[in-house]
Amino acid sequence: MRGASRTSERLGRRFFRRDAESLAIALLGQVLVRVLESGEVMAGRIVETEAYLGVIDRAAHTFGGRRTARNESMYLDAGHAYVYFTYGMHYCVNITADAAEVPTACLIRALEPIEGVELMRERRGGRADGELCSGPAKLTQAMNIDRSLDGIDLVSDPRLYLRRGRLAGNEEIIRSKRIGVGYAKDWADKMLRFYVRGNPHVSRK
DNA sequence: ATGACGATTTACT
DNA sequence: GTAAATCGTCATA
Repeated sequence: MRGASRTSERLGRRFFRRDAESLAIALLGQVLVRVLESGEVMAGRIVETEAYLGVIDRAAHTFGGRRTARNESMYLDAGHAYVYFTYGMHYCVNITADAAEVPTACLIRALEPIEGVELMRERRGGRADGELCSGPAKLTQAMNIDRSLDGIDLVSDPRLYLRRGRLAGNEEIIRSKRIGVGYAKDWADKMLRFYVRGNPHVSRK
């Protein structure tokens, strides 16, 4: 099937092939879909993202061209998952931008749960709706995303992908400084975080 | 081999 | 508001 109108359109390579800042904005309103081994499905609308601009970006794991076993998937073509482990207990998921060998990506910081909400709640210890996916490590816990999904192709992998969605007409995108990158000196203040104004699932006011 | 440090969350004062 | 939890990763030696 090909064409613009389909009720459940999976996003293809062309959607991801742009710079990280543009992609971070374009991702707002798209739907992240997780399919478990059991066949159970969870999905959430992306309402908060951050752009990481690669070798020039002091806040990025690939600053200065650093390339290690951990961040290797940031060097993959646009539309792949970069999942990293941090603080000894949390996973965060990014989507690669640009092209192969250009290590830029967008961190998914918050989702508005729309499918499989009870499954998410189980994984999140029975917390209230607003606490299920309102943070980068909360959403990975809710959706059972860990390093086993690092490096997978979101264009073709059955376990994780993006479905076309959109922002409502009255929804507005706000730009701010990124969270938790105080160590990045001059790059700490860059306005590379984007979120839907007033959405209750955004990680912070 | 070692030590310092997180692209965070949660609980507590 | 402050602090603990908790360990893989990376730079340094």
